[in-house]
Amino acid sequence: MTHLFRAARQNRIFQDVVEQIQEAIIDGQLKVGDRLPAERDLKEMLQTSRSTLREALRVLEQKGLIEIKLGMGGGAVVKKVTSDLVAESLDLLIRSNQVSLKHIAEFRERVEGDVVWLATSRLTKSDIDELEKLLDDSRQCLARGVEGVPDFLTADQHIHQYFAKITGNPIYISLFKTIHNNIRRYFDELLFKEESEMRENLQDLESVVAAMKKGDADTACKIVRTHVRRFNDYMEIREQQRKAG
Amino acid sequence: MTHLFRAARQNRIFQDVVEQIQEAIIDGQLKVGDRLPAERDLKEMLQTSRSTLREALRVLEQKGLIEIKLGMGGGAVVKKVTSDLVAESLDLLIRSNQVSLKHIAEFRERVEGDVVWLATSRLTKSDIDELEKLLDDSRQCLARGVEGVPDFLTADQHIHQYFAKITGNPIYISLFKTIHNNIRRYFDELLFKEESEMRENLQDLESVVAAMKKGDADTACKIVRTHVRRFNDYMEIREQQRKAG
DNA sequence: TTATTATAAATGGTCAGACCATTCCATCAA
DNA sequence: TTGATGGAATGGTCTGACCATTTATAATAA
Repeated sequence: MTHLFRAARQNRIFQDVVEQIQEAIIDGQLKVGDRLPAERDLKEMLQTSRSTLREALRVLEQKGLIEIKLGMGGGAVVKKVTSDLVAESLDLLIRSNQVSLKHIAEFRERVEGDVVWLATSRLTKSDIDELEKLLDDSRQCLARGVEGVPDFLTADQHIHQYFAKITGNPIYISLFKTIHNNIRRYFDELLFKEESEMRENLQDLESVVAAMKKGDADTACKIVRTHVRRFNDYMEIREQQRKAG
Repeated sequence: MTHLFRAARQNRIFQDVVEQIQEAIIDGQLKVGDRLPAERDLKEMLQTSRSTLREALRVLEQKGLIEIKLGMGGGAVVKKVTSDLVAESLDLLIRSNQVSLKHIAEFRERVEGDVVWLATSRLTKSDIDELEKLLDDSRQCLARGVEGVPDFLTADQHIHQYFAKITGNPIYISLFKTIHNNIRRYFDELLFKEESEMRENLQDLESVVAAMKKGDADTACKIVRTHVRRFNDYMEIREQQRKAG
């Protein structure tokens, strides 16, 4: 019954407005794409002032529930809830040093294994085709040498996120999206200074896909964990080198 | 370089205000506990109006960066960034994004295992004491029979969340906080209609803690996964019964 | 007719100034 | 000493105005 995050302060009218609109969205009374009435109309319905209403709209906007456009025909439109806000808040945590690279690395090491384990039993023919295609993209980036590193990292990210997609579980999907978007900056800084590392990375992923195709979930899980751990170690070493000078 | 989440709209003054204050906080120019100037002073410094400033403060508040208190001696105080916002946004995702009980259950089954596996190697003496205390709470609820079910569920939730706390990894901590708060409503509806189920649940947790105390991470992981799976199965059966009539 | 350009209207963004509600604290009285 | 009271600081709300952007429409020129 603990209504998570609900400030107990009832003296703030804009909070009530936020809650009313949020509930309407979550309950489905307001659907994605629906347009809220204009501020001057909405304030009448809610019997409040425009400033108070606007403070509520700012909160809803920040929550990612609505998007506000300017000009005639503009206004507040109900947005599809995405993992963007999760990613943004994680980003805040990381930047204020509450979550370290080490925490993410540790989490990835376990969860990436879980994901390929699950994905293995749900692999379809078209998934295999897509994975092969993504692996091929990686190979082409690798062939371009150091110059191809940024694209290689992107391809790598796509493969990992595709693993999550195969599970069909939106929790894994949004989690991976968040994690990989936040970890990318470290990759850019710390990873793949040598071509051999890229090659090693690609070989790992090829082995994982091969094991998945054979239906060997445990092996796929094991390889991917080792894979993640190895690159976590690389990053840690590089980070220490950087700190040392 | 993709400056994640930054809206490209420069025509909104309150956005600039948000960014200025946020940067000051993240850069450490404003530290946790610092108090921002009063709105009437701050608006002068920023050369803006009070309404615009207040919209910015709403955003910062929603981001979890500041906390605002009423009355004399009140005002905006820089807050320690916590994982609450991650949990809240995840909560929004779950509540709006057609994340089903099945998705949560599947996720739990793997991740709860990961957590106790990690926790085992980090278990301290005081953690053991706390776990024993929590187990004891559960036993007392169990002794009260069906009447004690709500408290039993709460105690169960505390134990699981304490596992996450032991890992010391804020990702697991906020994840568990979110998951357990969201799953609780299903528990209330679907679980523990018979005392034997409560007893079974408690025995599982006692076995897990015992394995953790022995340092046997793999066994603890295995038991907890089985434990989660069993109760997922219970819930699924109950849900189908309910649908059937 | 067609393309371009002005005009008007709708809508969000900003502003100034007032008043209310809450909180803290100093003062005063019992 | 203790309790009550009132004043001051501060956030919360309201009103009404004006600005900036966008779209639709009408007027005008080719």
